[in-house]
Amino acid sequence: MSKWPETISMDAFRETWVLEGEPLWQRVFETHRDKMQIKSPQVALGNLEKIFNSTFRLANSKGFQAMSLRDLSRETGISMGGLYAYIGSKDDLASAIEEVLRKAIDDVMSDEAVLRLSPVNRLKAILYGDIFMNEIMLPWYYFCYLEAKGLSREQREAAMRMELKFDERLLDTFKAGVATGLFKADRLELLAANTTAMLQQWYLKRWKFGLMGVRTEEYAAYVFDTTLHSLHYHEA
Amino acid sequence: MSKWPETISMDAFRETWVLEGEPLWQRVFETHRDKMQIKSPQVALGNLEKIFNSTFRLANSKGFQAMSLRDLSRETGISMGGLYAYIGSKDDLASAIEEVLRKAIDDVMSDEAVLRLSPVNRLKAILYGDIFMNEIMLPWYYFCYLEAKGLSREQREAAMRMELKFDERLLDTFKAGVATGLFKADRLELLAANTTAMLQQWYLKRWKFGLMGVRTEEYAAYVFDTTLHSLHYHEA
DNA sequence: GTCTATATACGGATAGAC
DNA sequence: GTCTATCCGTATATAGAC
Repeated sequence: MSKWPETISMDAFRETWVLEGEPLWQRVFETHRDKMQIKSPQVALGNLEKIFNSTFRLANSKGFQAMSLRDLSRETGISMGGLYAYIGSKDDLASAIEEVLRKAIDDVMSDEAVLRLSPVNRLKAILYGDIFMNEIMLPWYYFCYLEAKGLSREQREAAMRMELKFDERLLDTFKAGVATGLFKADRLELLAANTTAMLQQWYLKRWKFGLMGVRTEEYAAYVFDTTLHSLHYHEA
Repeated sequence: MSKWPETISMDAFRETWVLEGEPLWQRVFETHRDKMQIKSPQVALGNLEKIFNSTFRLANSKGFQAMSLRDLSRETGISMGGLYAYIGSKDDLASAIEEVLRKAIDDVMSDEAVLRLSPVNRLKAILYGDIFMNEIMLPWYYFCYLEAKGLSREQREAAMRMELKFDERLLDTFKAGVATGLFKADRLELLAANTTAMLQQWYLKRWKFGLMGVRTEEYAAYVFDTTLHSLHYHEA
């Protein structure tokens, strides 16, 4: 019983995993509960949304360290004292962002249904899935990438482990294809690393893709085709 | 009269452009002169080296914003007052780093000799040259990429323009090859963007290449081969 | 040219009223 | 549950001695 949709499309992905809107803030509420003084979800959800989104805006323009909690207070319309009912400290806020994203990625990645797909379809599911997720949770990815140095050592290492795990996932898929004679390439490890890099571009170089007028599914298709080509794959 | 060496190797590149050691700190001294109270290069060069290298170390571990000038004072062994004889302000320091790197890149990129090479050799010169430069000035690149948000709007925009210019440079090379029938590919613009991304990995993902045991020239060769393959190039 | 000592402000965090 | 007022440490930056 896979959670993976039959058709690989942005809409199907959205419906399957539900990583935005109220369910997202529910997730945040759950993971962040112990750091908050607020008990009622009714009250909390809206304010969490304001706090996290404002943090993304401010961190994006001046950086998280440079952003003061007074800035955040102004941007959210919540007083300094009010903010502290939702966060234990400024560092906790950054920490929570990393934690929420990591859990979300873990959820999607631990779905083992993709492993039962043929190498080509598995590759497609992984690449498209990752780009759709980048698209939906863009500010979370962007924050975690660029503010990584502000996180604790444990969290930085967790992020690196996640990336290596993702590379491994790609590598295994490549190898599965090589084993059945579908794919052929040397330096598979480097190919995996650079495929990951291409995917990360989708949130890191948004300004460039904006200028070029490239859309999400178009980019996913490009990455997929390019990777297949590097694997010397030719459709039967 | 090109400055480009006949043989494309790390050593040849090093000798040609001289972007490290005393000549580098000379460059820093020149560009940064107006912000400093110190007149004598004799005295300044050594201290500039200490200040910039310590800044890279500290910014690399905790981020530039999070690093205090007291940290920098401790790390360099220069007193607070002493530091201010070398920098106008903390922001000036970040600004100077961006400026020095941008000028260095400009120097190397404005060498028009590569334009006279055949498409394949030109591509090789650009890719290898960029990676060698990333290798030599690694901390400068890394700093400018990850601390970009702390720079002025002008500097951020200059950095984006530089990247677009580099993409253009690749794109022109691809097109030259297509025109002569050597290369064949669609989505050349995306290919250029992702080639740039692959190159940037060399300073962004040093930890990963370290784990994998990949060396500079090996990576350059990989990027070159991969790009040629994407361009459907086959040696005669 | 380099240091110590200090001015000044701003940031994170909390107490306590409502 | 949210606000205002305030504490206190630390940061940038400078003045002035040596």
